[in-house]
Amino acid sequence: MDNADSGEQPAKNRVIADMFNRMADILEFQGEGPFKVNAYRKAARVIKDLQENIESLGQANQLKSIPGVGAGLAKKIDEFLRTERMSKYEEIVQSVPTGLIDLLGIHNLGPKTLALAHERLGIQDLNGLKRAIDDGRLANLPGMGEKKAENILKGIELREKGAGRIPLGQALALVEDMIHRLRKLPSVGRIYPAGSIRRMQETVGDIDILIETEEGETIVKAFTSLPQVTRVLSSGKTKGSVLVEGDIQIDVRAIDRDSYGSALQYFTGSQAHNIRLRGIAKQKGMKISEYGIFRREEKIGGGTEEEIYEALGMPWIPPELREDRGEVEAALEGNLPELVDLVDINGDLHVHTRWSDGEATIDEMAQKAITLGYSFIAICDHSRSAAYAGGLTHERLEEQLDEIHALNEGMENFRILTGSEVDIRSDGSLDFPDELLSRLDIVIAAIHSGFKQNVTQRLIAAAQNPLVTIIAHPTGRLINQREGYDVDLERVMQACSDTGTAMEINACGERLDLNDIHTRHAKEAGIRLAIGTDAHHSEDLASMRLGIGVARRGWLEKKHVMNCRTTEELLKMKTKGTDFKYGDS
DNA sequence: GCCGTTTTCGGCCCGACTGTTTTCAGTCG
Repeated sequence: MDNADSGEQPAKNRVIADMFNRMADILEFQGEGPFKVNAYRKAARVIKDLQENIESLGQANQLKSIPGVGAGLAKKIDEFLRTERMSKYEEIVQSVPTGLIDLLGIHNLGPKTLALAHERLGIQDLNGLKRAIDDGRLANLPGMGEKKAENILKGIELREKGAGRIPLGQALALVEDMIHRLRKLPSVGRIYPAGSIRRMQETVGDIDILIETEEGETIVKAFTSLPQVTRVLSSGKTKGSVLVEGDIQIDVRAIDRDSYGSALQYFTGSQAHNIRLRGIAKQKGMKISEYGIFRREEKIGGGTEEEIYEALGMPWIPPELREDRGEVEAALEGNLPELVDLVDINGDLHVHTRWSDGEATIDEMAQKAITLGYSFIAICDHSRSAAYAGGLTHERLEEQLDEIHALNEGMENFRILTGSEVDIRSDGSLDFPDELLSRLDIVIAAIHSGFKQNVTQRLIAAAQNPLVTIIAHPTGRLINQREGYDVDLERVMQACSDTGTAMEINACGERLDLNDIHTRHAKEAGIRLAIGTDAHHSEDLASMRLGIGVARRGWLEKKHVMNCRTTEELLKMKTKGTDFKYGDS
């Protein structure tokens, strides 16, 4: 199950979404029509993305207000919320062998083929499938053949290798290197990554690069011959597909000038967003494809993305919003947010140095920040409980403060803010006394141990401390590595909202915590957000752009983000609750 | 199964590619 995209939602939302997805898979396998199957999938997606706890909606009799949930699904959800069971789900799941439906995730093996293999050959699970490929029985089925069986085998191998989604930061580095090389080729015009990478999704499956060119075949050939390529999957006139180190797939598409915008729009997705746009186009008697937007047979746009959106009567929608999470409605109503941008960022609110487990000096971090155009940086080394990270003792922190004050003496138009990433101990108390914390510019409270011990209460206690500015990485998850803390995030958000405590978007590539959906939820709860790279090296300051990606996917504007304030405004915010509202500045 | 300033019934995004076929089904993005 791929939950990496959204992190931990309210538990029941996720459970119900998973159940509906499972039901969709089984119904599809059983030959149910595509529209019913899609209805289940759509409802699952919307419920997974939902801001509210579905239990609250159920209690308020509001289930049918969820887009994609009608009378039928509402009844099933309601049954589950009341009884912890869903009779239709149980009925459907019991009608197929356990293990069979999991095979649907295999590339090149769809529901029709799986049904055929199950009925004719009695395939029940992965081992049975492998045997049927080995001894040729699968290839002998009607409509099958050697090639198809071989492709399914390749799909199995890929899955067993665990070639999964890679973190956004890694994908960005890879794609930028690629684009840098491809740009040097002759007859290359516009060149952009599309797909989830352009939407700044936290993990990326395969990478799409779109090149505007009249020389498709030459470009594709040059691409598939690059030194990084470990295997060429396909190479044609308009599309080349390769694997690079780590079995990461990169596709290049050569596009005509007149279709570049529609191709970029199409391949950027998301699929759900595109389906919405096509539905609207259809209502207006138009048609959208990767080649353009058409009224009857006449092409009315496609050179740029703006032409597509304009033809549909809406402004261009930033890629980070294209998830069908309300952006189409907002665009039609003229209510799109003015998203925060990297150029709005005045500084970094969470960095480490050699004083604890970082690798650079305070001055090196500051100098790097200055080259990024920042006007401040907050030094937040670990506190003493984080012994594994060389956490500072009371005395060491005092010494560090002296060094920062001295460095600030020599700075013009730049301020090194004093701070600490202070541990929240297992009893909910902080690692430094209030007297010391009160002398810092920024106090970030964080949990680094006891992930299952009263986490919710401890985070709430930290938020209630008037000296705590920011709650660091509030869920504690590590992408593809570790589930988050055992935490009731809704209650923590309530506490942050009540006390004027900010929540962090930790921009470190393996965290991105809060994630996009939590971020949007926090914004709507009136909570201020702080982006911190958690940098341990001066190079790490660059991951601010990942944090900006999360912020934009969370619909944040400049006013929601502490990093967009001036140094003076930030220092005033030390006293919580006084200038808390977004409007003030 | 959902949904409605073209519909309470009849729609529901669109095209490419592959491999199997001899006109098309299945899968993918």
